[in-house]
Amino acid sequence: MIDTKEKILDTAERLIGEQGYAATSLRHVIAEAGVNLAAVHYHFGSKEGLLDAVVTRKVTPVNLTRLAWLERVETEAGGGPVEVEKILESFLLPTVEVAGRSPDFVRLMGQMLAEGMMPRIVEKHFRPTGMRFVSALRQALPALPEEELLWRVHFMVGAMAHTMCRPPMFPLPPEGAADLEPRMKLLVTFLSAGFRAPATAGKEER
Amino acid sequence: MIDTKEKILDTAERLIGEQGYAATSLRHVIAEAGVNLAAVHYHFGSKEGLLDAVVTRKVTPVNLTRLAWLERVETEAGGGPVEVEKILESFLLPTVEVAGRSPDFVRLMGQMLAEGMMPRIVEKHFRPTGMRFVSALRQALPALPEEELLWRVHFMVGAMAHTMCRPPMFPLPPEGAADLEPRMKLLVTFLSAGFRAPATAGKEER
DNA sequence: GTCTATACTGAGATAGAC
DNA sequence: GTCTATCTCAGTATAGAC
Repeated sequence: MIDTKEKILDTAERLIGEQGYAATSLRHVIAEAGVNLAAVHYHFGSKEGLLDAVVTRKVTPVNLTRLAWLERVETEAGGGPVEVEKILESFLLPTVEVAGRSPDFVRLMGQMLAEGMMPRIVEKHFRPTGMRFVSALRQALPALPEEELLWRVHFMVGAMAHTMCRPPMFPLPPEGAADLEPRMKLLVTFLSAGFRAPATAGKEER
Repeated sequence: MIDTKEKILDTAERLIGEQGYAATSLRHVIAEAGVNLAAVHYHFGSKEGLLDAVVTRKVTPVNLTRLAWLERVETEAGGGPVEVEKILESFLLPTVEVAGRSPDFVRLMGQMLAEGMMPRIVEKHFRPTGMRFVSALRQALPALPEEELLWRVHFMVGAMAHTMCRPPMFPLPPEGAADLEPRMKLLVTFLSAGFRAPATAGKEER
């Protein structure tokens, strides 16, 4: 079969999304895909290589959407400062479109960030786009010390990852947990206020 | 040896803190502790049971400190509303004391929350204390709809977990990444502003 | 270049002797 | 309570068929 590779990718994406990376064995993947175990290592080198391929296929369009969205709001601002909300929406809401098609993959993206899982893969797919958004936030919040800005980005990543992949710990009305979009909008509200908070006092004397 | 159990616990706590739970094999633990593999299963039932025991030993005092601190600030407020900052400090800063003694364990606590790792263990150790803090926040923010409050707590947990266990993704001055305390103070600033943000508009028509 | 069959190492778990 | 031996299943590596 010519598309052994595609079958492995499709099956792996589904199973990893459903069960998580660690809990998904290659043997389970190959059984459902109807291929041989060694084919995985031939095409992807290792289990981690397979994950990388799965992620690349899906996360690339998300990042492109993020950047396009950011450029649009920057253009609309006409060279002036861009609202923090707009920047965060550009970063957070593109995942929502993907969620409609493959909710499992959103969980996988969240997992990759939340778990220390494959730091190299996360760096590769997240850092370049992330740096671009850091620049935008730096311009939007010129009064905030650089170090505190970077920590706030770190906090944002944590909150986002957790929101994308973990069920809420406290009981919520059944409709509340269903869709990603309303959740992400609450997150934008929350994070925007956090980013706009005055710098923490007494930081310098550390 | 009578304290086989203690030796296993001490060694497991150290190794899991250093390397993470998944990366730490029982065989590595028993080799360093100088005990037999079956002893682990005799005393703790499973690898997960061992983790539970490790966590219980350390997280219980942290939660007690959290609750004591919260009660103190509530008393100081004399029945009136407690400031959001004070509530968040009561929740976040007790981990700092632990970090001074065993920084590895702070990373482990963060990992437990960040990774879907052992949801039962997380629930057991986190929910009861968490519920108490949700009540305090509900009183401090009476105008905020219940559902949005609970999501904000979810965001907080994500940001906190990520902050406790992940190295910053963007380059920071070397002193910046060292201590937990200044990081947690920045986090309190950020989260307090997020919690005090007005409710997201247009939520109801969902 | 692609893929199959098979073997290797190390993981967690368990039964039963002592 | 403790230890030996063993079981199952994971990811990985390689030899060779096509």
